[in-house]
Amino acid sequence: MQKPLYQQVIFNLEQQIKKMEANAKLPSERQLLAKYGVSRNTIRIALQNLEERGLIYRLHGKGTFVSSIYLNRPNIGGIYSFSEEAKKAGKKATTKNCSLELVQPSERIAKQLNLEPCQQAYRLIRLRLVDNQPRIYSKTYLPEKLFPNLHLSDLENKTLYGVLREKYGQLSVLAFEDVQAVSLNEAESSFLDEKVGSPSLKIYRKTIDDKNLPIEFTVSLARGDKFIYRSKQYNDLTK
Amino acid sequence: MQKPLYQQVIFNLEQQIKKMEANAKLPSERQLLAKYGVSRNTIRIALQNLEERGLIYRLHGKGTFVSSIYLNRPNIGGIYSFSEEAKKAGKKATTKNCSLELVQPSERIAKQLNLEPCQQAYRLIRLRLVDNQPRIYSKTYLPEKLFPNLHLSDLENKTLYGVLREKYGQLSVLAFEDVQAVSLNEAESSFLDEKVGSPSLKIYRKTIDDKNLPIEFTVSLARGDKFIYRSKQYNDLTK
DNA sequence: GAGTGGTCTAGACCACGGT
DNA sequence: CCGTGGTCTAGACCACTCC
Repeated sequence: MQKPLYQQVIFNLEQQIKKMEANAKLPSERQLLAKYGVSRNTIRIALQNLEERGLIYRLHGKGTFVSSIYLNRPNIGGIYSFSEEAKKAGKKATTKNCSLELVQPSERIAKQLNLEPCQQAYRLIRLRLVDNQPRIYSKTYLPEKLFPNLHLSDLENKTLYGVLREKYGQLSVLAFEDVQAVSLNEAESSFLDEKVGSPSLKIYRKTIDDKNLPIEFTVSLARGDKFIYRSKQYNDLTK
Repeated sequence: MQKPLYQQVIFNLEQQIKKMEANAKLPSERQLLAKYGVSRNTIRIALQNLEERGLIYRLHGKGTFVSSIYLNRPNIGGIYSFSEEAKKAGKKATTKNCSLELVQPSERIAKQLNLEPCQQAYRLIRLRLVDNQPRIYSKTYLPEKLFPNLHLSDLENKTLYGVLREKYGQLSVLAFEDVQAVSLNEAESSFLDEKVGSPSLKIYRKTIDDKNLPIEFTVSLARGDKFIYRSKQYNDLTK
């Protein structure tokens, strides 16, 4: 199956952009559609995607320009876009599903998932790699009552969210993420192939569904030197 | 001058959606284009806007539905929830404006702010404290051409964004924040009253206005043991 | 006036979900 | 099978910026 044209354009433009100077001018939309042999609409969909993600900015009557914030970064993107971002950077992102077990979660985890004291949860341990180097080590807790009969084999070549949606009809809408700076202890440093004491990001994520009920809680640890957490903040103009 | 058609559609649909039940189905795109007498492209631009803002979600082959969490994305995440969060915890948050100087920014900063080599910027150094303990040390760069005659006295008992809006009519719309884990060097550790080598969060923030032009760039350093960066992530239901 | 991005049309075919 | 959203085309005119 062929990827959509606009994604190919995004992929190609993104690589061009990375080689360019900040605030450099991109070819005009008409030049791009001639170059790629697609319609202007397709070009604009691609540019809009790049704009949303902060790689470019557009000025009416002037042109399209390279945004400065993405340059010179070891890795980019929040934790969700992890694999996509890596792919677009021409690197190979893989996810290793290390284990999936039914466990009795700690009180803290149980609270996050609205679990009664006796209820169990699946604990999924994953390692994300870029070009076979470990980047993120994560533990995900999923309430058993929501996802009965979950197996490691379900996750092969699929995203976790894809499985939750397709096998269980569960849609996640919103996630809260807390990010903290920590020093790696000995166990953690071995998972990430880093030195003990290295700074790293600890990311706590709680995902809720469309009824505001928690469906997942994840604690991730990401190498400080190779991972940057990125977010967009929409300002409230009334304040 | 008439507003664009897609904005009228957004406005109208938004009012309908607010009257609807959560997870209710909206008319299909073909029905909507007949109703509004516009092309499907225009309908899709409107729906995409509503989707981005979390009012609706779309499912391939099924339809478009009302999201149960109607959120207009206030800036509750990120570094700027700092003082509010502290207040809720019953603590006293203060901001100390240490200095405001007109400087020749480094090449890196100038790029972020789209400045020509000769153009200057104000550098505002601030320290955020909770119960008189330092938490965040930040350097904010503001283009002089946008904010002439800025003085430290302008900032007394006012937020920076309040001053930019009231004195200069400058509205910020969107900010990108990159968060990285680092170890404190000697100078940094003295500002934050912490040990050298302690893990801390380095936060790069770039704020842009409604024309996608940068109006502010800030580099902040926050104590890893006392500060948590919080953000909301809206999931893409199609993935 | 020439070139840019912004908006818009009226079609088309594809991929997916359910009957 | 049909209806849904997803992708795509080949045009058009408008609004803005700069010369």
